[in-house]
Amino acid sequence: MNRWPEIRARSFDGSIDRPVALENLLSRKEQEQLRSIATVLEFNRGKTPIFSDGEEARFVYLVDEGVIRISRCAESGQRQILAFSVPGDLMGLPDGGRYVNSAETVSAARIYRLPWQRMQQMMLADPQFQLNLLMKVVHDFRQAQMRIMTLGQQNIYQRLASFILDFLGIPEFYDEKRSLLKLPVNRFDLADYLGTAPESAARAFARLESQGLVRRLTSRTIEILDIDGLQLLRRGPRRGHSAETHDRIPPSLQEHNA
Amino acid sequence: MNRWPEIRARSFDGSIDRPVALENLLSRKEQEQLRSIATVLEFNRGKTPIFSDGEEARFVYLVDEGVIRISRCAESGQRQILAFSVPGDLMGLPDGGRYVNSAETVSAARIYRLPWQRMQQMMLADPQFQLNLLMKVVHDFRQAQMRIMTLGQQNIYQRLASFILDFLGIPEFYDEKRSLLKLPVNRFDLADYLGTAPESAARAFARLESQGLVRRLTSRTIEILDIDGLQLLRRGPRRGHSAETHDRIPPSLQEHNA
DNA sequence: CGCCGACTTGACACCAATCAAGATAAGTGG
DNA sequence: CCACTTATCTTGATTGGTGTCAAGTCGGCG
Repeated sequence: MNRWPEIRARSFDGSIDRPVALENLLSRKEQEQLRSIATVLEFNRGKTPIFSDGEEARFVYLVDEGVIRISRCAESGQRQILAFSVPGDLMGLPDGGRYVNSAETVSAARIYRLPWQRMQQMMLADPQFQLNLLMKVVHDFRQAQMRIMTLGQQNIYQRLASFILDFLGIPEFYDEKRSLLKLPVNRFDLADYLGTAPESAARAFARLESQGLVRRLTSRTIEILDIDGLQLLRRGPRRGHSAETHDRIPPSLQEHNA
Repeated sequence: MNRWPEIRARSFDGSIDRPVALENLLSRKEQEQLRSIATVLEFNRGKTPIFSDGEEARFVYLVDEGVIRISRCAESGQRQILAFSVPGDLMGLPDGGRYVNSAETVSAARIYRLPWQRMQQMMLADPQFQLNLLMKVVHDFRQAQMRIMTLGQQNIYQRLASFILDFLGIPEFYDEKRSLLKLPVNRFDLADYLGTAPESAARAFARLESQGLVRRLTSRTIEILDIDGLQLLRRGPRRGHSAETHDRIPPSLQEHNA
Protein backbone atom coordinates (compact mmCIF):
# COMPACT_ATOMS: atom_id res chain seq x y z
CA MET A 1 0.00 0.00 0.00
CA ASN A 2 2.91 2.38 -0.31
CA ARG A 3 2.43 2.71 -4.00
CA TRP A 4 1.93 6.34 -4.99
CA PRO A 5 -0.38 6.68 -7.95
CA GLU A 6 0.49 8.59 -11.06
CA ILE A 7 -0.65 12.14 -11.14
CA ARG A 8 -3.37 12.83 -13.61
CA ALA A 9 -2.26 14.89 -16.54
CA ARG A 10 -4.66 17.71 -16.00
CA SER A 11 -7.04 19.29 -13.59
CA PHE A 12 -10.71 18.74 -13.92
CA ASP A 13 -11.86 22.17 -14.76
CA GLY A 14 -9.37 22.93 -17.48
CA SER A 15 -10.83 23.66 -20.84
CA ILE A 16 -9.79 21.96 -24.01
CA ASP A 17 -8.55 25.14 -25.59
CA ARG A 18 -6.35 26.04 -22.68
CA PRO A 19 -4.87 22.76 -21.66
CA VAL A 20 -3.94 22.68 -18.04
CA ALA A 21 -0.47 21.38 -17.64
CA LEU A 22 0.72 19.06 -14.98
CA GLU A 23 2.29 21.76 -12.90
CA ASN A 24 -1.14 23.00 -11.96
CA LEU A 25 -1.79 19.92 -9.97
CA LEU A 26 0.49 19.21 -7.12
CA SER A 27 3.58 17.46 -8.38
CA ARG A 28 4.54 14.00 -7.28
CA LYS A 29 7.30 15.48 -5.18
CA GLU A 30 4.96 17.89 -3.48
CA GLN A 31 2.42 15.21 -2.85
CA GLU A 32 5.07 13.03 -1.29
CA GLN A 33 6.13 15.89 0.88
CA LEU A 34 2.56 16.25 2.02
CA ARG A 35 2.05 12.55 2.52
CA SER A 36 4.66 12.54 5.23
CA ILE A 37 2.28 14.31 7.55
CA ALA A 38 -0.91 12.81 6.19
CA THR A 39 -3.54 10.44 7.42
CA VAL A 40 -5.13 8.31 4.77
CA LEU A 41 -8.91 8.31 4.56
CA GLU A 42 -10.63 5.65 2.51
CA PHE A 43 -14.21 5.99 1.40
CA ASN A 44 -16.04 3.07 -0.11
CA ARG A 45 -19.00 4.93 -1.48
CA GLY A 46 -20.33 8.24 -2.62
CA LYS A 47 -22.26 10.87 -0.70
CA THR A 48 -20.03 10.59 2.35
CA PRO A 49 -19.27 13.95 3.96
CA ILE A 50 -15.61 14.90 4.40
CA PHE A 51 -15.99 18.33 5.92
CA SER A 52 -18.80 20.82 6.22
CA ASP A 53 -19.35 24.53 5.94
CA GLY A 54 -18.80 26.24 9.27
CA GLU A 55 -16.79 23.54 10.99
CA GLU A 56 -13.55 24.47 12.61
CA ALA A 57 -10.91 23.82 9.99
CA ARG A 58 -8.05 21.82 11.44
CA PHE A 59 -7.20 19.88 8.31
CA VAL A 60 -6.80 20.38 4.64
CA TYR A 61 -7.27 17.50 2.25
CA LEU A 62 -5.52 16.18 -0.80
CA VAL A 63 -7.45 14.00 -3.21
CA ASP A 64 -5.64 10.86 -4.21
CA GLU A 65 -8.35 8.86 -5.92
CA GLY A 66 -11.97 9.49 -6.81
CA VAL A 67 -14.11 12.56 -7.27
CA ILE A 68 -15.23 14.96 -4.56
CA ARG A 69 -17.90 17.60 -4.86
CA ILE A 70 -17.25 20.97 -3.27
CA SER A 71 -20.48 22.75 -2.51
CA ARG A 72 -22.07 25.50 -0.53
CA CYS A 73 -25.67 26.18 0.34
CA ALA A 74 -27.10 29.61 -0.22
CA GLU A 75 -29.26 31.22 2.40
CA SER A 76 -32.23 30.21 0.30
CA GLY A 77 -31.25 26.60 0.90
CA GLN A 78 -30.28 26.12 -2.70
CA ARG A 79 -27.13 24.10 -3.10
CA GLN A 80 -24.43 25.18 -5.52
CA ILE A 81 -21.64 22.83 -6.47
CA LEU A 82 -18.58 25.00 -6.81
CA ALA A 83 -16.24 22.40 -8.23
CA PHE A 84 -15.48 18.74 -8.56
CA SER A 85 -12.13 17.83 -7.11
CA VAL A 86 -10.06 15.14 -8.76
CA PRO A 87 -6.78 13.50 -7.76
CA GLY A 88 -4.05 16.06 -7.18
CA ASP A 89 -6.48 18.72 -6.02
CA LEU A 90 -6.25 20.38 -2.66
CA MET A 91 -9.35 21.29 -0.72
CA GLY A 92 -10.50 22.55 2.62
CA LEU A 93 -8.34 25.65 2.93
CA PRO A 94 -9.71 27.52 5.90
CA ASP A 95 -11.05 31.05 5.92
CA GLY A 96 -11.03 32.62 9.32
CA GLY A 97 -10.27 29.25 10.90
CA ARG A 98 -13.35 27.59 9.45
CA TYR A 99 -14.38 25.75 6.35
CA VAL A 100 -16.55 27.81 4.07
CA ASN A 101 -17.52 24.96 1.77
CA SER A 102 -18.68 21.42 2.22
CA ALA A 103 -17.13 18.40 0.59
CA GLU A 104 -18.66 14.98 -0.05
CA THR A 105 -17.46 12.03 -2.00
CA VAL A 106 -19.14 11.46 -5.33
CA SER A 107 -17.69 8.00 -5.75
CA ALA A 108 -15.34 5.82 -3.76
CA ALA A 109 -12.28 7.85 -2.91
CA ARG A 110 -8.96 7.92 -1.12
CA ILE A 111 -7.98 11.17 0.49
CA TYR A 112 -5.02 12.41 2.49
CA ARG A 113 -5.84 14.45 5.52
CA LEU A 114 -3.23 17.03 6.47
CA PRO A 115 -3.11 18.95 9.76
CA TRP A 116 -3.27 22.59 8.81
CA GLN A 117 -0.96 23.63 11.60
CA ARG A 118 1.77 21.32 10.39
CA MET A 119 1.09 22.40 6.82
CA GLN A 120 1.80 25.95 7.82
CA GLN A 121 4.98 24.93 9.59
CA MET A 122 6.10 23.10 6.49
CA MET A 123 5.35 26.06 4.33
CA LEU A 124 7.32 28.38 6.56
CA ALA A 125 10.22 25.96 6.64
CA ASP A 126 10.27 25.40 2.91
CA PRO A 127 9.41 28.56 1.00
CA GLN A 128 9.78 26.94 -2.38
CA PHE A 129 7.22 24.35 -1.41
CA GLN A 130 4.97 27.12 -0.21
CA LEU A 131 5.38 28.96 -3.48
CA ASN A 132 4.28 25.86 -5.34
CA LEU A 133 1.20 25.66 -3.17
CA LEU A 134 0.54 29.33 -3.81
CA MET A 135 0.63 28.72 -7.53
CA LYS A 136 -1.77 25.86 -7.06
CA VAL A 137 -4.20 28.14 -5.27
CA VAL A 138 -3.77 30.75 -7.98
CA HIS A 139 -4.64 28.10 -10.49
CA ASP A 140 -7.78 27.12 -8.59
CA PHE A 141 -8.62 30.80 -8.52
CA ARG A 142 -8.39 30.85 -12.31
CA GLN A 143 -10.69 27.89 -12.54
CA ALA A 144 -13.22 29.72 -10.40
CA GLN A 145 -12.96 32.70 -12.71
CA MET A 146 -13.61 30.50 -15.68
CA ARG A 147 -16.76 29.31 -13.99
CA ILE A 148 -17.80 32.94 -13.51
CA MET A 149 -17.43 33.38 -17.26
CA THR A 150 -19.51 30.29 -17.94
CA LEU A 151 -22.27 31.11 -15.50
CA GLY A 152 -22.36 34.77 -16.42
CA GLN A 153 -22.48 34.39 -20.16
CA GLN A 154 -23.60 30.99 -21.31
CA ASN A 155 -27.02 29.43 -21.58
CA ILE A 156 -27.74 25.97 -20.25
CA TYR A 157 -26.82 24.16 -23.44
CA GLN A 158 -23.50 25.91 -23.60
CA ARG A 159 -22.81 25.22 -19.96
CA LEU A 160 -23.47 21.55 -20.51
CA ALA A 161 -21.19 21.58 -23.55
CA SER A 162 -18.49 23.20 -21.42
CA PHE A 163 -18.97 20.59 -18.75
CA ILE A 164 -18.69 17.76 -21.24
CA LEU A 165 -15.65 19.25 -22.92
CA ASP A 166 -13.94 19.64 -19.57
CA PHE A 167 -14.28 15.93 -19.03
CA LEU A 168 -12.98 14.84 -22.40
CA GLY A 169 -9.45 15.56 -21.28
CA ILE A 170 -9.61 13.15 -18.36
CA PRO A 171 -8.88 9.59 -19.44
CA GLU A 172 -10.45 8.28 -16.27
CA PHE A 173 -13.83 9.40 -17.60
CA TYR A 174 -13.40 9.55 -21.34
CA ASP A 175 -12.63 6.52 -23.43
CA GLU A 176 -11.25 8.28 -26.45
CA LYS A 177 -11.11 5.22 -28.65
CA ARG A 178 -14.78 4.50 -28.26
CA SER A 179 -15.82 8.10 -27.72
CA LEU A 180 -17.55 7.10 -24.54
CA LEU A 181 -17.85 9.50 -21.65
CA LYS A 182 -18.75 8.15 -18.24
CA LEU A 183 -20.26 10.88 -16.13
CA PRO A 184 -19.36 10.61 -12.46
CA VAL A 185 -22.40 12.55 -11.30
CA ASN A 186 -26.15 12.25 -11.44
CA ARG A 187 -28.53 14.85 -12.84
CA PHE A 188 -29.04 16.51 -9.50
CA ASP A 189 -25.38 17.14 -8.93
CA LEU A 190 -24.99 18.18 -12.52
CA ALA A 191 -27.83 20.66 -12.21
CA ASP A 192 -26.41 22.14 -9.03
CA TYR A 193 -23.07 22.46 -10.74
CA LEU A 194 -24.48 24.14 -13.84
CA GLY A 195 -26.72 26.39 -11.80
CA THR A 196 -29.99 25.05 -13.16
CA ALA A 197 -32.71 22.50 -12.47
CA PRO A 198 -32.38 18.75 -13.09
CA GLU A 199 -35.14 18.97 -15.68
CA SER A 200 -33.23 21.60 -17.57
CA ALA A 201 -30.12 19.47 -17.46
CA ALA A 202 -32.04 16.56 -18.94
CA ARG A 203 -33.50 18.82 -21.60
CA ALA A 204 -30.04 20.11 -22.43
CA PHE A 205 -28.87 16.55 -23.04
CA ALA A 206 -31.92 15.97 -25.17
CA ARG A 207 -31.14 18.97 -27.31
CA LEU A 208 -27.47 18.13 -27.71
CA GLU A 209 -28.62 14.70 -28.80
CA SER A 210 -31.18 16.08 -31.24
CA GLN A 211 -28.41 18.13 -32.79
CA GLY A 212 -26.22 15.10 -33.21
CA LEU A 213 -23.52 16.23 -30.83
CA VAL A 214 -23.85 13.40 -28.34
CA ARG A 215 -25.92 10.31 -27.79
CA ARG A 216 -27.21 9.07 -24.47
CA LEU A 217 -26.58 5.40 -23.92
CA THR A 218 -27.59 5.50 -20.29
CA SER A 219 -28.15 8.55 -18.17
CA ARG A 220 -24.53 8.38 -17.05
CA THR A 221 -22.89 7.16 -20.23
CA ILE A 222 -22.64 9.50 -23.18
CA GLU A 223 -21.29 8.80 -26.63
CA ILE A 224 -19.51 11.85 -28.00
CA LEU A 225 -20.36 12.31 -31.66
CA ASP A 226 -19.11 15.76 -32.57
CA ILE A 227 -16.44 17.46 -30.50
CA ASP A 228 -16.10 20.31 -32.96
CA GLY A 229 -19.80 20.90 -32.74
CA LEU A 230 -19.63 21.00 -28.96
CA GLN A 231 -16.84 23.54 -29.13
CA LEU A 232 -18.76 25.62 -31.64
CA LEU A 233 -21.74 25.58 -29.35
CA ARG A 234 -19.63 26.65 -26.41
CA ARG A 235 -17.98 29.47 -28.30
CA GLY A 236 -21.16 30.79 -29.83
CA PRO A 237 -23.38 33.60 -28.61
CA ARG A 238 -25.76 33.00 -25.76
CA ARG A 239 -28.77 33.57 -27.95
CA GLY A 240 -27.52 31.55 -30.91
CA HIS A 241 -29.68 29.97 -33.56
CA SER A 242 -30.95 26.81 -32.15
CA ALA A 243 -32.67 25.17 -35.05
CA GLU A 244 -29.98 23.11 -36.75
CA THR A 245 -26.59 23.61 -35.22
CA HIS A 246 -24.69 23.25 -38.35
CA ASP A 247 -26.24 21.58 -41.28
CA ARG A 248 -25.27 18.09 -40.54
CA ILE A 249 -27.56 15.63 -38.94
CA PRO A 250 -26.07 12.22 -38.38
CA PRO A 251 -27.69 9.48 -40.39
CA SER A 252 -28.98 7.84 -37.27
CA LEU A 253 -31.25 10.69 -36.51
CA GLN A 254 -33.20 11.66 -39.55
CA GLU A 255 -36.53 12.58 -38.26
CA HIS A 256 -39.08 12.66 -41.00
CA ASN A 257 -39.98 15.61 -38.95
CA ALA A 258 -43.15 17.35 -38.12
CA MET B 1 4.08 62.16 -0.32
CA ASN B 2 5.31 59.38 1.85
CA ARG B 3 2.00 59.22 3.62
CA TRP B 4 0.55 55.75 3.47
CA PRO B 5 -3.21 55.87 3.35
CA GLU B 6 -5.40 54.01 5.76
CA ILE B 7 -6.43 50.60 4.71
CA ARG B 8 -10.08 50.26 3.91
CA ALA B 9 -11.96 48.24 6.42
CA ARG B 10 -13.19 45.63 4.01
CA SER B 11 -12.76 44.24 0.60
CA PHE B 12 -15.15 45.12 -2.13
CA ASP B 13 -16.79 41.81 -2.67
CA GLY B 14 -17.51 40.99 0.91
CA SER B 15 -21.12 40.52 1.72
CA ILE B 16 -22.91 42.22 4.51
CA ASP B 17 -23.69 39.02 6.27
CA ARG B 18 -20.14 37.80 6.29
CA PRO B 19 -18.15 40.88 7.01
CA VAL B 20 -14.70 40.78 5.59
CA ALA B 21 -12.18 41.76 8.16
CA LEU B 22 -9.12 43.80 7.61
CA GLU B 23 -6.76 40.87 7.48
CA ASN B 24 -8.18 39.87 4.15
CA LEU B 25 -6.73 42.92 2.57
CA LEU B 26 -3.02 43.32 2.70
CA SER B 27 -2.05 44.76 6.02
CA ARG B 28 -0.34 48.08 6.29
CA LYS B 29 2.90 46.31 7.12
CA GLU B 30 2.66 44.05 4.12
CA GLN B 31 1.84 46.92 1.86
CA GLU B 32 4.86 48.81 3.12
CA GLN B 33 6.99 45.79 2.51
CA LEU B 34 5.74 45.71 -1.03
CA ARG B 35 6.10 49.40 -1.55
CA SER B 36 9.85 49.09 -1.10
CA ILE B 37 10.12 47.45 -4.51
CA ALA B 38 7.24 49.29 -6.14
CA THR B 39 6.85 51.86 -8.85
CA VAL B 40 3.97 54.23 -8.39
CA LEU B 41 1.54 54.58 -11.27
CA GLU B 42 -0.89 57.46 -11.24
CA PHE B 43 -3.98 57.49 -13.43
CA ASN B 44 -6.01 60.63 -13.82
CA ARG B 45 -9.03 59.11 -15.46
CA GLY B 46 -11.02 55.96 -16.00
CA LYS B 47 -10.86 53.49 -18.85
CA THR B 48 -7.08 53.43 -18.90
CA PRO B 49 -5.63 49.97 -19.44
CA ILE B 50 -3.19 48.66 -16.86
CA PHE B 51 -2.50 45.24 -18.26
CA SER B 52 -4.16 43.00 -20.79
CA ASP B 53 -5.04 39.37 -21.24
CA GLY B 54 -2.22 37.49 -22.94
CA GLU B 55 0.58 39.92 -22.24
CA GLU B 56 3.76 38.63 -20.70
CA ALA B 57 3.33 39.13 -16.99
CA ARG B 58 6.37 40.80 -15.50
CA PHE B 59 4.55 42.77 -12.82
CA VAL B 60 1.83 42.38 -10.30
CA TYR B 61 -0.11 45.36 -9.07
CA LEU B 62 -1.36 46.62 -5.77
CA VAL B 63 -4.24 49.07 -5.73
CA ASP B 64 -3.70 52.06 -3.50
CA GLU B 65 -6.51 54.37 -4.51
CA GLY B 66 -9.44 54.12 -6.88
CA VAL B 67 -11.37 51.29 -8.49
CA ILE B 68 -10.09 48.91 -11.14
CA ARG B 69 -12.16 46.54 -13.21
CA ILE B 70 -10.79 43.05 -13.82
CA SER B 71 -12.27 41.55 -16.95
CA ARG B 72 -11.90 38.87 -19.53
CA CYS B 73 -13.40 38.48 -22.97
CA ALA B 74 -15.02 35.21 -23.93
CA GLU B 75 -14.35 33.68 -27.30
CA SER B 76 -17.69 35.04 -28.36
CA GLY B 77 -16.32 38.52 -27.78
CA GLN B 78 -18.56 39.05 -24.79
CA ARG B 79 -16.82 40.80 -21.95
CA GLN B 80 -17.23 39.62 -18.39
CA ILE B 81 -16.12 41.74 -15.48
CA LEU B 82 -14.75 39.32 -12.93
CA ALA B 83 -14.25 41.75 -10.09
CA PHE B 84 -13.74 45.32 -9.11
CA SER B 85 -10.49 45.86 -7.27
CA VAL B 86 -10.35 48.40 -4.50
CA PRO B 87 -7.44 49.68 -2.39
CA GLY B 88 -5.53 46.88 -0.74
CA ASP B 89 -6.30 44.41 -3.51
CA LEU B 90 -3.64 42.61 -5.45
CA MET B 91 -4.05 41.90 -9.14
CA GLY B 92 -2.19 40.63 -12.14
CA LEU B 93 -0.91 37.34 -10.78
CA PRO B 94 0.45 35.49 -13.78
CA ASP B 95 -0.63 32.11 -15.02
CA GLY B 96 1.95 30.41 -17.14
CA GLY B 97 3.93 33.63 -17.32
CA ARG B 98 1.10 35.64 -18.80
CA TYR B 99 -1.84 37.67 -17.65
CA VAL B 100 -5.14 35.91 -18.07
CA ASN B 101 -7.29 38.91 -17.30
CA SER B 102 -7.32 42.53 -18.32
CA ALA B 103 -7.42 45.46 -15.94
CA GLU B 104 -8.55 49.01 -16.60
CA THR B 105 -9.14 51.92 -14.32
CA VAL B 106 -12.75 52.78 -13.59
CA SER B 107 -11.91 56.08 -12.00
CA ALA B 108 -8.74 57.96 -11.22
CA ALA B 109 -6.39 55.62 -9.41
CA ARG B 110 -2.99 55.18 -7.86
CA ILE B 111 -1.39 51.80 -8.22
CA TYR B 112 1.85 50.21 -7.14
CA ARG B 113 3.62 48.14 -9.77
CA LEU B 114 5.71 45.29 -8.41
CA PRO B 115 8.23 43.26 -10.41
CA TRP B 116 7.08 39.68 -10.16
CA GLN B 117 10.62 38.35 -10.07
CA ARG B 118 11.47 40.40 -7.05
CA MET B 119 8.18 39.52 -5.46
CA GLN B 120 9.08 35.87 -5.73
CA GLN B 121 12.49 36.54 -4.21
CA MET B 122 10.86 38.37 -1.36
CA MET B 123 8.43 35.56 -0.80
CA LEU B 124 11.20 32.98 -0.70
CA ALA B 125 13.21 35.14 1.65
CA ASP B 126 10.32 35.83 3.99
CA PRO B 127 8.01 32.84 4.32
CA GLN B 128 5.69 34.59 6.75
CA PHE B 129 5.13 37.33 4.23
CA GLN B 130 4.49 34.74 1.59
CA LEU B 131 2.00 33.00 3.82
CA ASN B 132 0.13 36.26 4.23
CA LEU B 133 0.00 36.66 0.49
CA LEU B 134 -1.23 33.10 0.18
CA MET B 135 -4.07 33.85 2.55
CA LYS B 136 -4.88 36.92 0.51
CA VAL B 137 -5.14 34.80 -2.63
CA VAL B 138 -7.25 32.28 -0.78
CA HIS B 139 -9.54 35.11 0.19
CA ASP B 140 -9.85 36.29 -3.40
CA PHE B 141 -10.62 32.71 -4.29
CA ARG B 142 -13.51 32.80 -1.81
CA GLN B 143 -14.79 35.97 -3.36
CA ALA B 144 -14.79 34.29 -6.75
CA GLN B 145 -16.73 31.40 -5.27
CA MET B 146 -19.29 33.80 -3.89
CA ARG B 147 -19.73 35.18 -7.37
CA ILE B 148 -20.28 31.65 -8.63
CA MET B 149 -23.09 31.35 -6.10
CA THR B 150 -24.60 34.62 -7.20
CA LEU B 151 -24.40 33.94 -10.91
CA GLY B 152 -25.48 30.35 -10.60
CA GLN B 153 -28.51 30.89 -8.40
CA GLN B 154 -29.80 34.43 -8.44
CA ASN B 155 -31.92 36.31 -10.92
CA ILE B 156 -30.99 39.74 -12.15
CA TYR B 157 -32.83 41.58 -9.40
CA GLN B 158 -31.12 39.56 -6.73
CA ARG B 159 -27.74 40.05 -8.36
CA LEU B 160 -28.28 43.77 -8.39
CA ALA B 161 -29.32 43.68 -4.75
CA SER B 162 -26.15 41.74 -3.94
CA PHE B 163 -24.10 44.27 -5.83
CA ILE B 164 -25.67 47.17 -3.98
CA LEU B 165 -25.32 45.48 -0.60
CA ASP B 166 -21.66 44.79 -1.28
CA PHE B 167 -21.11 48.51 -1.70
CA LEU B 168 -22.94 49.61 1.40
CA GLY B 169 -20.00 48.55 3.50
CA ILE B 170 -17.57 50.83 1.73
CA PRO B 171 -17.70 54.36 3.11
CA GLU B 172 -16.00 55.66 0.03
CA PHE B 173 -19.15 54.91 -1.91
CA TYR B 174 -21.90 54.89 0.66
CA ASP B 175 -22.85 57.92 2.69
CA GLU B 176 -24.57 56.15 5.51
CA LYS B 177 -25.97 59.29 7.10
CA ARG B 178 -27.81 60.32 3.98
CA SER B 179 -28.32 56.78 2.65
CA LEU B 180 -26.74 57.81 -0.60
CA LEU B 181 -24.81 55.32 -2.70
CA LYS B 182 -22.54 56.62 -5.42
CA LEU B 183 -21.97 53.93 -8.01
CA PRO B 184 -18.49 53.94 -9.45
CA VAL B 185 -19.52 52.22 -12.67
CA ASN B 186 -21.85 52.87 -15.57
CA ARG B 187 -24.60 50.56 -16.74
CA PHE B 188 -22.38 48.81 -19.25
CA ASP B 189 -19.80 47.84 -16.70
CA LEU B 190 -22.53 46.92 -14.28
CA ALA B 191 -24.20 44.69 -16.84
CA ASP B 192 -20.95 42.96 -17.70
CA TYR B 193 -20.35 42.42 -14.01
CA LEU B 194 -23.80 41.00 -13.35
CA GLY B 195 -23.70 38.87 -16.48
CA THR B 196 -26.63 40.56 -18.18
CA ALA B 197 -27.48 43.31 -20.66
CA PRO B 198 -27.45 47.03 -19.84
CA GLU B 199 -31.17 47.17 -20.50
CA SER B 200 -31.79 44.47 -17.95
CA ALA B 201 -29.64 46.27 -15.44
CA ALA B 202 -31.74 49.40 -15.94
CA ARG B 203 -34.91 47.38 -15.58
CA ALA B 204 -33.61 45.85 -12.39
CA PHE B 205 -33.10 49.31 -10.94
CA ALA B 206 -36.59 50.24 -12.04
CA ARG B 207 -38.07 47.27 -10.28
CA LEU B 208 -36.13 47.82 -7.07
CA GLU B 209 -37.40 51.37 -7.20
CA SER B 210 -41.00 50.32 -7.82
CA GLN B 211 -40.74 48.11 -4.76
CA GLY B 212 -39.52 50.96 -2.64
CA LEU B 213 -36.10 49.50 -1.96
CA VAL B 214 -34.08 52.23 -3.61
CA ARG B 215 -34.63 55.48 -5.46
CA ARG B 216 -32.62 56.68 -8.41
CA LEU B 217 -31.49 60.26 -8.06
CA THR B 218 -29.22 60.10 -11.05
CA SER B 219 -28.13 57.02 -12.93
CA ARG B 220 -25.06 56.82 -10.73
CA THR B 221 -26.49 58.03 -7.44
CA ILE B 222 -28.90 55.81 -5.58
CA GLU B 223 -30.77 56.49 -2.40
CA ILE B 224 -31.07 53.38 -0.29
CA LEU B 225 -34.53 53.14 1.23
CA ASP B 226 -34.78 49.62 2.64
CA ILE B 227 -31.68 47.64 3.42
CA ASP B 228 -33.65 44.85 5.04
CA GLY B 229 -35.77 44.57 1.93
CA LEU B 230 -32.66 44.33 -0.21
CA GLN B 231 -31.31 41.56 1.98
CA LEU B 232 -34.61 39.73 1.87
CA LEU B 233 -34.61 39.98 -1.88
CA ARG B 234 -31.09 38.60 -2.06
CA ARG B 235 -31.86 35.73 0.25
CA GLY B 236 -35.08 34.73 -1.43
CA PRO B 237 -35.71 32.10 -4.08
CA ARG B 238 -34.84 32.83 -7.68
CA ARG B 239 -38.42 32.69 -8.79
CA GLY B 240 -39.89 34.55 -5.83
CA HIS B 241 -42.99 36.70 -5.81
CA SER B 242 -42.11 40.11 -6.99
CA ALA B 243 -45.32 42.01 -6.56
CA GLU B 244 -45.34 43.38 -3.02
CA THR B 245 -42.09 43.10 -1.23
CA HIS B 246 -43.30 44.00 2.15
CA ASP B 247 -45.53 41.30 3.40
CA ARG B 248 -42.28 39.92 4.49
CA ILE B 249 -41.54 37.00 6.64
CA PRO B 250 -38.91 37.73 9.25
CA PRO B 251 -35.49 36.53 8.24
CA SER B 252 -35.77 33.71 10.68
CA LEU B 253 -36.31 31.40 7.79
CA GLN B 254 -36.48 28.39 9.96
CA GLU B 255 -36.53 25.25 7.92
CA HIS B 256 -39.86 24.21 9.31
CA ASN B 257 -40.56 22.80 5.96
CA ALA B 258 -42.80 20.04 4.81
C1' DC C 1 -29.11 75.32 -29.24
C1' DG C 2 -27.97 70.99 -31.13
C1' DC C 3 -25.44 66.90 -30.95
C1' DC C 4 -24.17 62.66 -28.82
C1' DG C 5 -23.63 59.19 -25.63
C1' DA C 6 -25.66 57.15 -21.65
C1' DC C 7 -29.75 55.72 -19.82
C1' DT C 8 -34.57 54.15 -19.79
C1' DT C 9 -38.69 52.01 -21.30
C1' DG C 10 -41.65 49.17 -24.43
C1' DA C 11 -42.52 45.15 -27.35
C1' DC C 12 -41.64 40.70 -28.48
C1' DA C 13 -39.59 36.29 -28.82
C1' DC C 14 -36.96 32.89 -26.75
C1' DC C 15 -35.10 30.74 -22.53
C1' DA C 16 -35.65 28.29 -18.47
C1' DA C 17 -38.06 27.29 -13.69
C1' DT C 18 -41.78 24.99 -11.99
C1' DC C 19 -45.47 21.74 -11.65
C1' DA C 20 -47.07 17.48 -13.20
C1' DA C 21 -46.90 13.03 -15.23
C1' DG C 22 -44.92 9.26 -17.23
C1' DA C 23 -40.79 6.12 -18.17
C1' DT C 24 -36.79 3.81 -16.85
C1' DA C 25 -33.55 1.94 -13.68
C1' DA C 26 -32.32 0.34 -9.06
C1' DG C 27 -33.25 -1.74 -4.90
C1' DT C 28 -35.96 -4.73 -1.70
C1' DG C 29 -38.58 -8.35 0.08
C1' DG C 30 -41.26 -12.34 -0.97
C1' DC D 1 -36.77 -14.89 -10.11
C1' DC D 2 -40.54 -11.96 -9.83
C1' DA D 3 -43.50 -8.31 -7.85
C1' DC D 4 -43.21 -4.26 -5.63
C1' DT D 5 -41.41 0.06 -4.04
C1' DT D 6 -38.43 3.78 -4.81
C1' DA D 7 -35.21 6.88 -6.86
C1' DT D 8 -33.75 8.79 -10.93
C1' DC D 9 -34.48 10.41 -15.30
C1' DT D 10 -37.18 12.26 -19.12
C1' DT D 11 -40.80 14.80 -21.35
C1' DG D 12 -44.89 17.98 -21.59
C1' DA D 13 -47.36 22.22 -20.36
C1' DT D 14 -47.35 26.56 -18.44
C1' DT D 15 -45.64 30.86 -16.77
C1' DG D 16 -42.33 34.08 -15.54
C1' DG D 17 -37.64 35.82 -16.67
C1' DT D 18 -34.53 38.00 -19.80
C1' DG D 19 -32.00 39.00 -24.30
C1' DT D 20 -32.71 41.69 -28.23
C1' DC D 21 -34.39 45.28 -31.19
C1' DA D 22 -36.30 49.73 -31.31
C1' DA D 23 -37.71 54.06 -29.74
C1' DG D 24 -37.65 57.61 -26.68
C1' DT D 25 -35.61 60.54 -22.70
C1' DC D 26 -32.12 62.72 -20.16
C1' DG D 27 -27.76 65.12 -19.39
C1' DG D 28 -23.31 66.93 -20.71
C1' DC D 29 -20.61 69.48 -23.82
C1' DG D 30 -19.32 72.05 -27.78
